[in-house]
Amino acid sequence: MATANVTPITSADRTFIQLRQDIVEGVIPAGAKLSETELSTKYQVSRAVIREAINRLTACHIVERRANVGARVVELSEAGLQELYEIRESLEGMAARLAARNMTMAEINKLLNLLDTHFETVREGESYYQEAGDYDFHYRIILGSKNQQLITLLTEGIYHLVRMYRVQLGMAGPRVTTAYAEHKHIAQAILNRDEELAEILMRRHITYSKNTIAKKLASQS
Amino acid sequence: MATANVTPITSADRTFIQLRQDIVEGVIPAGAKLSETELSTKYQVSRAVIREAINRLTACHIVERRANVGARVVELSEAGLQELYEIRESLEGMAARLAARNMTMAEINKLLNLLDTHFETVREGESYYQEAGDYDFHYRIILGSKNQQLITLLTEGIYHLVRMYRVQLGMAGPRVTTAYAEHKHIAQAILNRDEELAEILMRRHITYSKNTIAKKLASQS
DNA sequence: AAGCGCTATATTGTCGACAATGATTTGGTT
DNA sequence: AACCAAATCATTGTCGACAATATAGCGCTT
Repeated sequence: MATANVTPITSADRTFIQLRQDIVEGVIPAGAKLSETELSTKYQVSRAVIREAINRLTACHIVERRANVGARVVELSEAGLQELYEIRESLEGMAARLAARNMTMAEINKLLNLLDTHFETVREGESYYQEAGDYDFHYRIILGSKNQQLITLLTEGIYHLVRMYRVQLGMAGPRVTTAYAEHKHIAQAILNRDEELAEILMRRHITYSKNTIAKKLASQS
Repeated sequence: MATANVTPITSADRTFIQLRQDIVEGVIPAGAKLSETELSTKYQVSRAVIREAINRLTACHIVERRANVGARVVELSEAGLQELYEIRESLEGMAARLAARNMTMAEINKLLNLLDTHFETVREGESYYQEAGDYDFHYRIILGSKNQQLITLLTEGIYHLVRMYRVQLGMAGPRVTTAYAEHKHIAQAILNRDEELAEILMRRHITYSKNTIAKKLASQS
C-alpha cells in the first residue's frame, strides 16, 4: 500500500533521455548524422529502441528525419533561434498569464523566496545563477500555469532546444543582474494577480534574452 | 531533372495518418483502448508500424500511453478544451502577429479574396463555410507567419486535436456571420501591417470560438 | 463469504533477421 | 576525359518471434 506511484521506465525511455542529453550537451554535435546501427551498439540496445528514441526527438524538433535516408541533429542557426524564441515568447507569456491566475499563494511565496536567495548569490558574484536559477524561476512559473498540455509542450519540447542553443554557445556570462530585475518584476505582477502585465513582462524578458543569445551566435559565425 | 521533389511516404506514415483520421473523425471513439495487435490486423501492417503511429499520436496529445499498459485515445473534457485553446490562442495570436510582418502582398490579397468568396456563400445560407472556409483562413495566416516550427506545431500538432473536439461535438451551425466579421478585421490588420492589433484580434477571435464550443460541450454532458 | 496470494493469460517491450530504398562505385560509351 | 548506366554496398523500413510486465482469474486461508 505504501508503493509510491512510480511510473515504469522502459529501455526506450532511458535511451531517449540519454540520447537527448548527449545531443543537447553537444557530445553529439549539431548537424551530425545519427546512424541507427552505430547508436544501437553505442547504447547497447536494439535498433528498435533507437528508432523510438529518434522518433521522439524528431517530435520535439531536436533531430530531423527523412524517410529512407536517416536522421540528423538539427543545425543551430540564427533563423532557427529566432523561430524558437518566437514560440517560446508566445507560450511562456501565456504561462505567466495563467500563473498569475492560478498559482497558489504558497507557490508565489516560494517563487519570491527563490529570487531573494538568488539575489544573495548574485551579489557574491557567482554566475552560477544564470544556468540553474534562471531555469528554476521559469520552471516554477510554467508549472504555475496549471495547464498540463502547456507544461508538457514547454518542458518536454521547447526547453531542451533552448538549452541546446545556450549550452553549445557557451552561455554563462552576462545578463545576470538585469535578468534578476526582470524576474523580480514578473514575480511582483504574479503576486498582484495582474495577468496582463505578467504576460507582457515575460514576453519582453524572453525577447531580451533572445537578443543576448543572437548577438553571441552572430559573433561566433 | 523533371522529377518533382516528392518525399517518400512510408507505411508508417500512411498508418499514422489513417489512424489519426479515424480517431479525429470518431471512428475510434474518445477514451478507447488502442490494442496494438488488434490495430495491426485491422490496418494490415506489423505491430512495429502501429507502435510508431501510436507514438506519433502520443507526441501530439491525441493518445496517451502508459508503459507496459497500453495507449488510449484521449478523453474530451471541458478542462482539456480549455487547456488546448489557451495554447491555441497563444500560438495563433503569435502567428497573426508574424503574418502581419511577413506575408507578401500577394498572399494578403489572396486572403482577402478568400473572405469575399466566403461572404457570398454565407449570404446564400450555406453553413459549409464554417468547416472548410474557417480552416482555410486560419491555415493561410499560420503559413503566413513563415515560422516553420510554429507552422508544424499548429498544423501537425494542435489543429488535429481542435478538429477532434469540433467534429465529435457536431460543430457546424452557428457563429458563421460573426466569425466572418472577425476574420475580416484580422485580415484588415494584417493588410495594415499592424502586428499588435492582428495578434489581439486573433486572440479574441479564438476565445470567442472556444466559448461557443465550451457551451456546446456543457450542454451535451 | 471476504480477502489475500499465486498462477495463468494477454498485452506490451525488445530483439535479430529480412526486405526495400538510397548512395556509391565501377565499367562502358561517346 | 567526361558522362551516363548498371551493379554493389550501406542504411533504413518492416516483420515475426521472444522476453518482460501487468491484468485477471482461481484457489486457499481466515
